[in-house]
Amino acid sequence: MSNTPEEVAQDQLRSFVERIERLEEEKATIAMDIKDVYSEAKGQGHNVKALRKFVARRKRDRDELAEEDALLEIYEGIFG
Amino acid sequence: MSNTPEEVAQDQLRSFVERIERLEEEKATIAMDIKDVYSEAKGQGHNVKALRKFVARRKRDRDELAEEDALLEIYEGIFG
Amino acid sequence: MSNTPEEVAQDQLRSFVERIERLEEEKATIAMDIKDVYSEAKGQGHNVKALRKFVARRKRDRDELAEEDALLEIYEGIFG
Amino acid sequence: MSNTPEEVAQDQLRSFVERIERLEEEKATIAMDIKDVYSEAKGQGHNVKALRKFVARRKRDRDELAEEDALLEIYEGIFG
DNA sequence: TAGGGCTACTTCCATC
DNA sequence: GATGGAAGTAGCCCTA
Repeated sequence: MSNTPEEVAQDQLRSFVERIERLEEEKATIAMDIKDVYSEAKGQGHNVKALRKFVARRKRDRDELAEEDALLEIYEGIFG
Repeated sequence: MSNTPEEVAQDQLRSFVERIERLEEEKATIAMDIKDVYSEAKGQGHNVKALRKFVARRKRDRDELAEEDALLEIYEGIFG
Repeated sequence: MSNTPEEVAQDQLRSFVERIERLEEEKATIAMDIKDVYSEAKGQGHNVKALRKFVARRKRDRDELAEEDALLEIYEGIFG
Repeated sequence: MSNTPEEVAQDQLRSFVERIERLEEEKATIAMDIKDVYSEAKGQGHNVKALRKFVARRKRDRDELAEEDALLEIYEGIFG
C-alpha cells in the first residue's frame, strides 16, 4: 500500500499549500480587525491619519532601538 | 474621582494604540509563519518561486469568482 | 574656468531631478487624460464602473499570458 | 447604410477602450523611463532613496504652494 | 464617509 | 554580500 515518490511529493505540496492558505486567511482577518479598530477610533472622533502616523512612528522607534541593542551586543562581543 | 474629558480621550487613544499594536504583532507573527512554511518547502526540494505563483494564482481565481458576482450586481443595476 | 567636483555632482543632481520631474509631470498629464476619457464615456451614457472592470480584466488577461511564459521558464529551469 | 443603436454603442465602447489602453501604455512607458533615470543616477553614485525623498518633498512643497494659491483666489473672490 | 482604485514603498528572492 | 527585479503591502485620493 505504498505510494510512488510522485504521489508523496504531490501530497506534500498540497499540504504546504493548505498551510499557507490557512495562514494567509488568518493574516487577512487580522488586517480587517486593524481596519475596524481605526474605524472605531474614527467613530469616536479621533484623527485616523494622525493615529496611523503615531503608530508608525512608534514602530520605527522600536525598530531603531532594536537595532541599537543589536549593535550593543556586537560591541559587547568585541570589547566585553 | 472622575476624570477630565482630556484624560478620557487620552485613555481611549492609549487603548486604541495598544489594540492596534497587539494586532500588528500578531500579523507579523503570521507573516513569519508563512515565510517558515516556504522555507520548509524549499528544504524539502520544492521550487519556492513556482509555489508562490501557484498560491497567488489560486487566490486570483478566487478573487475572480468574487468579481464575477460583483459584475453581476453591476449588470443587474443596469438591467434590473 | 573648471568646476569643483562638488559643483559637478550638484549639476548632475539638478539635471536628474529636472528630468524626473518632467517625466512625472507627463505621467500625471496622461493620468488625467485617462480620467477624462472615462468622464467622456460616462457623459455618453456608458457605465464607468463596468468599463473600468472591462479594461482591468483585459489587462489581467494580457498579464496572465506573460505569466504563463514566465512559468514555462521556471519549469524549463527545473526540467531543462 | 446606417447602423443600429447597439452597433453605434459598441463602436463607441471599443473606441473608448482603445483610447484608454493606448494612454495606459504611454503611462507605463513613462513610469519605466523614470525608473531608468533613477538607475542612471544610481550608476553615477547617487543615493536613490534620498533622491526619491527629495523629489517627493519638492512635490509636496509645490502642492502646498498650489493650495495656498487656491486659498488666495478664494480670498480674493471674497474680498477682492 | 465608506469603498475601491491608484500610487509608492518596502520586502523578498534569485543571481552574480 | 550586493544588486536588480518582482511581489506584496500600506497609504492616499476620489467617486458614489
